[in-house]
Amino acid sequence: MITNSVFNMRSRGIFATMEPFLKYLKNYITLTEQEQSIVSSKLTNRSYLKGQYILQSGDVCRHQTYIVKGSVRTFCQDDDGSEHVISFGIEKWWVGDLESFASQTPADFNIQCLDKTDVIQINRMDLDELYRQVPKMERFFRLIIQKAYSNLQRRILRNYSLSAKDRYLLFCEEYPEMIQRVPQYMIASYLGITKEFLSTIRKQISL
Amino acid sequence: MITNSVFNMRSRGIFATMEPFLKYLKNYITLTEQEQSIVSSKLTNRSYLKGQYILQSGDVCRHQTYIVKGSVRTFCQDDDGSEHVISFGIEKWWVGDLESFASQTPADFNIQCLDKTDVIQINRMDLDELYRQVPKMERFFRLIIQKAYSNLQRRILRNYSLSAKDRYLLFCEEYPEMIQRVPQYMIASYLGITKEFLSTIRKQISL
DNA sequence: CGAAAATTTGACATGACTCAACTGGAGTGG
DNA sequence: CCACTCCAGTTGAGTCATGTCAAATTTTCG
Repeated sequence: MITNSVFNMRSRGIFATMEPFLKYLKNYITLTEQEQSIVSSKLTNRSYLKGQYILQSGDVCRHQTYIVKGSVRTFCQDDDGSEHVISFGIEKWWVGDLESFASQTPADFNIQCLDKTDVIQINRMDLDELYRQVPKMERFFRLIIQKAYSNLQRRILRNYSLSAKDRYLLFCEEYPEMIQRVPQYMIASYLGITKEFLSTIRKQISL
Repeated sequence: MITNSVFNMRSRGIFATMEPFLKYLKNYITLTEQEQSIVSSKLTNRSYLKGQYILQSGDVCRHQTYIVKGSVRTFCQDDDGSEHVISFGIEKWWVGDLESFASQTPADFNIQCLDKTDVIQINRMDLDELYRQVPKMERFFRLIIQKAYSNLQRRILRNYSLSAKDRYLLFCEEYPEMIQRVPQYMIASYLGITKEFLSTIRKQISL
């Protein structure tokens, strides 16, 4: 399996990054050797540079993407051009516009890499095929989404019950890595406040 | 199949409400006759009165609940006792505290019936067994949760990008039935605003 | 009918936004 | 190495959306 270039490399099958992925799968389901190799055969490796887009709104979301290394943000744009960060993604997270992927209609969301990011991807056809060949994968994705759903619910709740300051403090606790890696204005957007207001909050905290 | 009482009736197996449920299942997966009867055998019918709780926070969420008729709200309480409505549920929706159900730990959420509500339920053990006997059900629940997840995401987005007034107008459009059935203060809570402010919004609109 | 619950109203407070100006790096090029 | 620009972050003044609290009113329902 040979790739042309460090940048934008793309390859299929068993690969250096596949090992840890299969190990991660074991947290959810148990696969036979054969099933593992079917899974591997459907997955694709890819690297993105900082700033590159995994998905742009208007395009159809062709892959579900598992982040091996790096980080991304999912965001969308209002009619007036303002951006809203919906979520961040880091190692061991899945990203993608589920609705667009399921219905193969244009996506509302953008997914952009914040660092050089290595991912594993699967496209719609291969995933459908994978579900057929390895039904346990239905369970795997059910479990993943279930977890993501619970997280989202908790987040909505917090938006309602906590002040911007408390939300920021919680964010710092939960994603300490992010504080380093992500520009502040994106964090503000994720928290649902303006960059200016986040700035004053930070000042308050440090005093 | 005989039930003791109209209130709090509980029964198992094929039942008047089971037919429409199986029809609803067909929107997502195709089952053989035999599989259908296995599914039916795991499900339980139940009715709740207005005000009754399907789940109380602190208890373990023992069932996933499909609403045949009626409506519910899912909410939780802050330390200071204030309530936050996380979601409403009506006909053809599933409700339950997924996290509590999955891990069989105490729930954070309360689920309360807003009307007399007829439901179909399945408990954890039966669902595990059902997944084993009818693996297609994994797919079914994956699809359901996927949809719910997309909805939640859209909701978060709206909370960030829309004013309280616009959120209310959208709510009226999307859930016209709710406006009739649900007390205003719960809608306010769902929208993340106070009941007083919702009241002034409504006044504005009607002018 | 009467009591409790839900809604409305108004005065006032405040959290968060807007806008515009300023600061301070991190390139970039001469 | 300096001057320049560009981008992120900070600051402050003024404003607006929304919250708080308390009282008045309406609706619901036993």
